[in-house]
Amino acid sequence: MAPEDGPTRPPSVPFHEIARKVREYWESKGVPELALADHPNGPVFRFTEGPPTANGAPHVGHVISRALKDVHLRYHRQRGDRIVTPMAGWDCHGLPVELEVEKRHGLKSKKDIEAYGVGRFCDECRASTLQVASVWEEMSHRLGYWLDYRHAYRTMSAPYIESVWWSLKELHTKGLLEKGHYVLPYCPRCETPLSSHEVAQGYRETTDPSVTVRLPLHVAAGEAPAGILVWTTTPWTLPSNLLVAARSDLPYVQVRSAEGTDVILAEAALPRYFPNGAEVVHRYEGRELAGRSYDPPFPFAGPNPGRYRIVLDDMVSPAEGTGFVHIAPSFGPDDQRVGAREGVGVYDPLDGRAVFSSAVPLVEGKSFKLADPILTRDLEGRGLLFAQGTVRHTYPFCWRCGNPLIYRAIDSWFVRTSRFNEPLVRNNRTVEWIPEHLRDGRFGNFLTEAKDWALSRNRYWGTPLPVWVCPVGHATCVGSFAELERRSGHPLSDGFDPHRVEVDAIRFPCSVCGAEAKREPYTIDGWYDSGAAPFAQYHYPFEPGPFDPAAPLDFVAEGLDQTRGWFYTMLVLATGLFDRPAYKVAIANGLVLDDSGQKMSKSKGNAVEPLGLLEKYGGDTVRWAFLTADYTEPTKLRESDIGPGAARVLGTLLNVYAFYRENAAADGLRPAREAPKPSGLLDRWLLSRLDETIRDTTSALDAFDPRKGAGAIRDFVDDLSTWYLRRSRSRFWSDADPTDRRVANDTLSYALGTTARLLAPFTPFFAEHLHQELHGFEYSTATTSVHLTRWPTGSGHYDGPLNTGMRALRADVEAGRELRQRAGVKSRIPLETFVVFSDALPPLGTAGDRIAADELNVRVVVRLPPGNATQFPDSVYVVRPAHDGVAYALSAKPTPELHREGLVRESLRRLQQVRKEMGLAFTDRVAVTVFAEGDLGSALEAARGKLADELLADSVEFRSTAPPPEDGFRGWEIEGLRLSARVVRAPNESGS
RNA sequence: GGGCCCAUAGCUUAGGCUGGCUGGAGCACCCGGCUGAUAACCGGGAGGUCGUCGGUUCAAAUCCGACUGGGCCCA
Repeated sequence: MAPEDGPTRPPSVPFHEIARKVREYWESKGVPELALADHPNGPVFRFTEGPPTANGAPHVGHVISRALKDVHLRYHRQRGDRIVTPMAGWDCHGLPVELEVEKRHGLKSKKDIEAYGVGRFCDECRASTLQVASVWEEMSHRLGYWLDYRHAYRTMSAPYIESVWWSLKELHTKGLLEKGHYVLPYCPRCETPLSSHEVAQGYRETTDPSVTVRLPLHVAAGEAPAGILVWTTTPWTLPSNLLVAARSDLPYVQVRSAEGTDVILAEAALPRYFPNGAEVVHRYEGRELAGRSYDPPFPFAGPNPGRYRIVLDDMVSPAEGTGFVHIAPSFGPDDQRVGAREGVGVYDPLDGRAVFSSAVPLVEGKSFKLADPILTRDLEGRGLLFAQGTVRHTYPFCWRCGNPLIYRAIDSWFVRTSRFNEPLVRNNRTVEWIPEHLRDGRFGNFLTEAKDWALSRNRYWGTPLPVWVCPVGHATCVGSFAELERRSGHPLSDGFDPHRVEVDAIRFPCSVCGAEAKREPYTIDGWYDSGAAPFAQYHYPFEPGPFDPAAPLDFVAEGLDQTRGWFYTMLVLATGLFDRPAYKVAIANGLVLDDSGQKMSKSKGNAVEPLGLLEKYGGDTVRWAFLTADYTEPTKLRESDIGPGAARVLGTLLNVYAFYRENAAADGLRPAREAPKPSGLLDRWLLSRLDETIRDTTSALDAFDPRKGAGAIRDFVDDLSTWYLRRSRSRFWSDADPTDRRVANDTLSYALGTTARLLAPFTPFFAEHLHQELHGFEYSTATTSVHLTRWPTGSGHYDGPLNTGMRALRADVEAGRELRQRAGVKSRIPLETFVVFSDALPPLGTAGDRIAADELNVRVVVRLPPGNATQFPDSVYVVRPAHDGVAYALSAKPTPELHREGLVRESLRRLQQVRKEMGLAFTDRVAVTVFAEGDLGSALEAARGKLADELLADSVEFRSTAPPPEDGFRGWEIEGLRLSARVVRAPNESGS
């Protein structure tokens, strides 16, 4: 049982097959390589491929940004620019790759990895990054995204790493790379800190415990016992509590609780904790509470002067919690700040995996999350648990392994982004963002607030941080392999691999004190690697190219998520290193959603697999769909929408071409390379429209707006097919004027060829197909390609008034047809007069009016000044009153003579239908025998010559009696009169 | 809690910055025409409170504010 044809049935025009055929042609001729190397002396157009992580499969989101990149690269290549550089790239380092290898070998922790062997582990990581390229290459081929995969850069290669080292040393020299001990987002599973932009990718809604604890306040003798309430969603931080913060200007109340023990909390928190009201026994301003001591929730941190007292801080918000904030200086950025200010030290009883040490026997050996309930129960047992529940909130999770992060103070190296926020903002202002609002909106805001970039990772597979530190703490940053050799005094090994094992083994005398310096055992954030791509892919500055790799890229295009990712790190590095923006134009496309508007994800099972999509519809169709959608917004991927848009344009074009080819081939005419000299109105108009389309498409692509460009082409193709060709059809087969026939062929083929070049950036396969076909009705045996041609500049026939005039004429015709319909006279029956009442001159003179007359099948088109419409009475004319100052009138009835002509047309149409049903070619000759009654018969006999002519009949015979039905005759009735006719293939003899 | 973006016919959308006459188009649908004719072509029809409410104005899809819904980001 075959499934019904649904809305997603494959297109009847097989664009995917065209794509396959074209791809084979390209590959057999090496066209992509030729194109990528084109214009070695052209103006430089700077480009860098954003390196995908080398262990993930592409998803549909990658298709959209690659379609965008490709359309601009192809366009600029056709403009004669030298693309620097169309190199593919791979982001090879980092947690994603490590995780993959960990999974494969069942490694669960850093201890496992060390036991497995860091060198072996890194080798595995390297090997795993070499495996995914083929999927990406195949995707790119199916999409028509041309990159140089053979010379792809890899962030793990030695030259690349050396460039990264160079850049780190530059930053270090400028004082922008420093070590610090700060609270950072930290992944207990990966045992490493993360950067804020990594954290930004991992916020999720989650349920956490909500615990309110009563901490007994130290009271003077005779005072009623009272406790302060603190609220937390991380009970595991309570053993590390050292302070409680209150806000100086906030009103607090002491209320009597049921058990007779007073509790103190912010007045604003009362409704949350005492929804039924409570007896207030005392009021405080926050500042009155400052300095009071309390009993900590757990005793493990031990005494220390200044601990366990109330301090004041503005971070306390009346909007949530109790108005008292529990401070554990090692586990929150604000906590750290307050703790440092108050000089109470830190207390961190967790190991690298966030497992409690023996310092907290109650939960020794328990991971932080598992400690929550045990600690809570203990508090409850001691009567300190005031309230508990759960809370739903967003919380950060590791963007790669999915485990909850914690904030903790840790040693880390930082890029001091906060020291150059201003230059970042300034450089960003020069960037043309698409969509525009990102510049000062989301991205701009992010830059203004950019925090220091926590760069170091306590991991294995990454660019090693090239900083060596001696026991005294002097840091030496190494900026090249040569420098490393020089400092260590030993040559580097052959095929030196600048990764952990080999680099870690190198020691050298401290540049300051001469003591032995060891490398800081960190790798760096992989986002730094990719941010360095614009220069590191060239091994800059060790192998400077013939251009300045520090100059801004002409454009970048990636998904919106990369605003925090690659767009950001590129800008940080370009600004920090060169004080320049990293790119001139930044295009951010929205997410691709499924057809119900849901985010696609593998876990939901609604992710569309890009290879299959491209295979099924063909790269052109998918590109067209994405390029004509509003890709700056979240884009719904509805399969039923993919086909029609492209089919409309490409299908029409293919059919126009088929028509052209059929006629031209029959006539031995070849496609024109040059614009013909147009004489007739339609030819002049078509070339003018074509130039207009070239102009509009060019300015759209210059402005990086492919959507608008595609629209201009679409409109032209529509004009070409539904007006130019429709009006010109007979010229392609009529023998009346061979010169005109040639001009028509030349004009049409020139227009098709130019359209192929305009389409080349948008739909590279189809454009090539059309280009090849126009080469001589079959693919060239030589190596040619539309992608090796120059962008069209026009034939110089642009004529604005002509284009405007034709639009006006078509409006006239449209009005006339409306009147004809109202008159109830079929188009086949001629009418006498069509009148246009307008002040404007006949837009295109008599030639235009001839077109109108023919379209409307009227004898004469008359143009009169407005105001004369009353002279055209309803009885004789149908009248359309003025719209936009133009009124129309049309004869309401045919004259008897015109009526007879109409009957002939009616008959001819039926006879042509017979020809068609017989499967005759347009050139096959026939013999016709006709019987017709009354007026119809006399009309047809009078038109015998016309019948012979139009039907390509060698003979037209008339019978005076009705033929017997079995004699091969077909019969019709026209306006009540019988018509019978027999059409047979003419006895074939040559030369007639 | 803060910020950004989006909302026009069943679907895809033009117009919006710069307010102005009946808000255009394509697909799908209905009626009719046409066909040397394609996923055809031509005319007509139906389908819109331009997300909602309020404001500015002689006049608002357009400018302003609030709200609703959707998406994204930050904390």
